[in-house]
Amino acid sequence: MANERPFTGARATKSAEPGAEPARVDPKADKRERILRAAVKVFARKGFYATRVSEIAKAAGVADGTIYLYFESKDDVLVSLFQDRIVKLIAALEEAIAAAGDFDARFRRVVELQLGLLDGRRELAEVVTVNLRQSSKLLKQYATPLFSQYLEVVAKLVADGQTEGAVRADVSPRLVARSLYGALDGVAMTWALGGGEAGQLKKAAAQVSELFLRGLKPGGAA
Amino acid sequence: MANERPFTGARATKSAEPGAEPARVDPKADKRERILRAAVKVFARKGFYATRVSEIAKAAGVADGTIYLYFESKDDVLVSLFQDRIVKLIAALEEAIAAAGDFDARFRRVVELQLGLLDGRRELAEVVTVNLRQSSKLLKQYATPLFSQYLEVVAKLVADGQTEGAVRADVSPRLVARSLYGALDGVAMTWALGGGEAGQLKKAAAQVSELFLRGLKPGGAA
Amino acid sequence: MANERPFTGARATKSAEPGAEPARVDPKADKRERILRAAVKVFARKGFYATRVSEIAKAAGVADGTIYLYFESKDDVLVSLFQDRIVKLIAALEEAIAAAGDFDARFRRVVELQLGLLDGRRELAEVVTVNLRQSSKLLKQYATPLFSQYLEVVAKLVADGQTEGAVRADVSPRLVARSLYGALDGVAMTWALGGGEAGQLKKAAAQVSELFLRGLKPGGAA
Amino acid sequence: MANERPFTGARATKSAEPGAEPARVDPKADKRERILRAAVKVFARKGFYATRVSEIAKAAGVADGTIYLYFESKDDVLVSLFQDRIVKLIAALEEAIAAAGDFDARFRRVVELQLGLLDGRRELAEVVTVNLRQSSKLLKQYATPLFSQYLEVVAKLVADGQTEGAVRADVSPRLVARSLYGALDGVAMTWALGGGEAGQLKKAAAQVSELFLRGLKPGGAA
DNA sequence: AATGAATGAGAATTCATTCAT
DNA sequence: CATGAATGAATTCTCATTCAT
Repeated sequence: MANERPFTGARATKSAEPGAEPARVDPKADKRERILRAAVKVFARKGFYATRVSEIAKAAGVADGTIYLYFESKDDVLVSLFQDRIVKLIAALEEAIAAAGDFDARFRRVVELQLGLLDGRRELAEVVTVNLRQSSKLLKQYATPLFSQYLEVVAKLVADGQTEGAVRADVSPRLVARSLYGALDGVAMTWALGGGEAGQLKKAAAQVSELFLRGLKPGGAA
Repeated sequence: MANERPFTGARATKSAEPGAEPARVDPKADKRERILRAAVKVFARKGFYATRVSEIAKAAGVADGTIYLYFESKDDVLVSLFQDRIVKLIAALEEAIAAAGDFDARFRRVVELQLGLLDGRRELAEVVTVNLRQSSKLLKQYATPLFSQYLEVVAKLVADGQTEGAVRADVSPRLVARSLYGALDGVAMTWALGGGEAGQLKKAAAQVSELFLRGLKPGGAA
Repeated sequence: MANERPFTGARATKSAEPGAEPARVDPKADKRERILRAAVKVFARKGFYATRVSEIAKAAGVADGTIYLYFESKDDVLVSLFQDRIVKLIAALEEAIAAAGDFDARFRRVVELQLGLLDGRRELAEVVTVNLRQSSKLLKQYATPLFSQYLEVVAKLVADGQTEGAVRADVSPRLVARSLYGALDGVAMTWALGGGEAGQLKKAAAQVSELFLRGLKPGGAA
Repeated sequence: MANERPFTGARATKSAEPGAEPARVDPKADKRERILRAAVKVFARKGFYATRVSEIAKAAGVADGTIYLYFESKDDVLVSLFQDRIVKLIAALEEAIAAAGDFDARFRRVVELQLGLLDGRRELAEVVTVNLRQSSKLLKQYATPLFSQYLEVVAKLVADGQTEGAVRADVSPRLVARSLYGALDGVAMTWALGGGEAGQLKKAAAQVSELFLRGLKPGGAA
C-alpha cells in the first residue's frame, strides 16, 4: 500500500525511453503495452476494483509477478493508462489547434479528435469515462494537474476565439471547456454503455460541434 | 447470498411510507436518512471503495450492524443514494417541464434545477459525479433503467421544442440530452473537485443554458 | 461464490499424484498433509465450529491464506479428511474381505481393521466419530454416497456369509452393516472421549467380533 | 458467551416445577415446549450451527428475545433437548428393566424402548443422532455425566444377566453397553438420514435384539 | 412476560504484493 | 527477466444476545 506518492511522470516503468523515435518497440515496451491493453479489456468488463491483478496477468499472458516489473501497483496500471492517454491527447489537441484554419475549423477538429480516438474502441471508452473515476488515488493525486492542463488547452482555444471575434465575449472560456469536456464524456459514456457501435461517435461529433459552435457564436441573444 | 436482485424500488428498508407528506419522520426513516447523509460525507472524502462500512456507521452514530438493518450491503447504500436522488430529480424535472413557459424557459428551469440541487452541497456533488460511477453493480444493474428514464425526459423536452419550432429540426433530441447531461455533470464535477464554492453553480447554470439554447436555435448555419 | 459443488473426488488440491508409491513426497502434497494433520489435532480439541482457520494454519505452520491454496474452504478441510479416510478404508476393507479365509475370519479382519486404524490415534478417532457429524454440508452433500458405499461393502460380506451358510438367513445384511458401523463408532467414540488409551480398541475389537459372529451364527433361536 | 458453567440440572428455565403431576401444563412450560419442538424441526433441517436463533423463534411463533426467557443461550436449547430426553430415557429404561421378565425380555424391552421413542419421529431421530454431537459445549460439558449414567444402566442389565447365567461371563458389560448404544444410534441415524419411514425402526429393533441376545448367550464358542 | 431493534464482537476469506527459484 | 506459491493484513457481514419499551 504505497501511499502519498506525489505526482511525477516517473513510475515503475523501467523502459528507459532511449530517446529517438519509438520506431522499433523494444520487447519491454511491448510487454508493458500488452499489459495495458489487457487491463483495458478487463477493467471495461469488471470495473477497476472488481478486477484482479491476476486477471490482468492472465489476459496479458504473463505471470502475476510480471505486472510488478512494469508497474508499481494495480493503481499504477490505471494511472499509467490515464497518463499515457491524456498526455497524447493533449499533444494531439495542441497540434490540431496549431494547424491552419479559423476558430470553427479548429474547434471541430478538437471535438472530432476526442470522439474519434474512442470511436470503434468501446472498451477504451468505458475505461476512460467510467473506470478512470474509480481510483481515489488517481483522482485525487494524479488526475488533477493533467486534467487542468487539458482544460487549459481548450479554454485557450475558446479565449483565442473571443479575441478573433468568433466567440461571444460573454462566456467564460474555462466554463466552456468544462462543459465541452463533460458533453464529450457524457456522449462517449452513454455510447459505450449502450452498444458502442462503430461510427456513431464520429457522427455525434459533428452534431456536438455544431451545437457548441452555434452556442458560442456572437450576436443575437438566445 | 442474495444475488442478482433485479431492479425494484424495494430494498432492505422496511419503512413502508404510506404516502402522505413526511410531516412526522418515523424513527426508522430517520435513521436511514442519517446513514445516507453520513455515507455522502464519507464517500465524498474517501471514495466508495476506500470507505469502510464502519466509517459510515461511525459517522452516522450507529453500530456497524445497524447499517444492515436498513441496507442490504455497502453497495446498496450507494444504490439507494442514487435511486433516492434520481427518482426525485426526474419528478422535479417533469414538474419543471410541465409548468408554464416557452421552450427556453422550460429548458432554463431544467438546467437550473439540476445544478441548483447541487450548489452549496459540494460533497453531494462529488458523490453524484464521481462516486456513483464506482460501483460496477450500480452501474450495470441499477443505474441504466433510471438513467435512461432521465435521458428520455430531457430528450422529450427537446423533441417538443422541435415541434414548437423552438429547436432546430436537425439535432437528435437524445444526443442533446446526452450532451446536456454530460455538460452539467462535467461542470458539477470540476466545481466539486475544485473548491465547490457556493453560488458558482447557479451562475454556471445561466451560461450553460445560454450556450445550449443558442446552440439549439433554428436558422443560420454555424 | 462457488456453491453446490457436486460430489467429486477433485478438490482445490492441485497435486496430481501420478500413481506410484509416494516415495518422493512432493512439497505440495506435503503441505496439504501437514494442514490435514494439523486440522485433526485442532478439530479434536475444539470441535469443527469452534476451530478457527487461523488456528489450523498456525498449527500447520503456514499462513492463513495458504490453507486456501489447498482447500476451498474450512468445510472442505473436513470434507477432505473424511474422503481421504473413507476412500482408503473402503479399499482396505475390500482387500481384507477378498483375502483368504472363511466368513468368520473375514468378519474379524473387517472389525479389527476399522478399530485398528483408530487405536493409538485418539484425536483422529474423535474427529471421525464426533466432528465428522458437525458440518451439515459434509453430512448432506458429501458423506452420503461414500457412506452408502461403505455400508454396501459390509452388507455384501454378510450376504455372502449367508450364501456360505455361515450367517443366519433371517437377518438383513444391510441392517447388520448399519448395526456394526454403529457399534464400532460407539465403541470408538466412547474410547476417544474417555482416555483413548492405546491398545484398548484392539482388545475391544475381539469382543465386538465375537458378539456379532455369535449373533449371526445360524441355529438355535435366541 | 457464558462459559464453563459446571453441569447442573438447573438452567434458565424459570418454570419452577410446582411439584404435583404435570397434569395441567402451565403456559410457561407450554411455551418452553413449543420452543423445543420448533428447535427440533429446525435443527434437523439445518443442523445446529446453521440454525439461527431467529429461525427457532419464528418456527415457535415467538419473538427472538422470548427464547432467552426460557433458555440461557442457543447452546442451552440443545443442551435442554438432550437432558430432557436422556433423563426421561434413563427413567424409562430403569422402569423397563425393573419390570418382570427374564434377561431376554428385559433386554428386548430396552432395545424396543430406545428405537420406539424415535420411530415415526424422523426429525427427532436426526437431532438425537447427529445434531447432539454438534455443540462442543454440550459434548464436553453436559453430556458426559448423563451419558455415563445411561451406559451404566445398560451395563448393569448385562452384568445382572451374567449373574443370572443368561449372558456369557467373558464379555465386558460396559463394552456391550457401548456397542449397543452405538448400534442403536447407527441404526437410528441411517434410518433418519434415509427416508425415516415409520415402522421400520420397530422392525429393526427385533433384529438388533436378536443379534445381541444370541451374541451374548453362553456356550458354544463363536 | 414479550417484543424486536440495536448492538458489536468475531471470523472466513480475498487478493495485492513479495521474493526465492 | 519471469514466475507463481506463499503471505497476512484487511474488511464485509452475520447473528447471538441485550434491553428499552
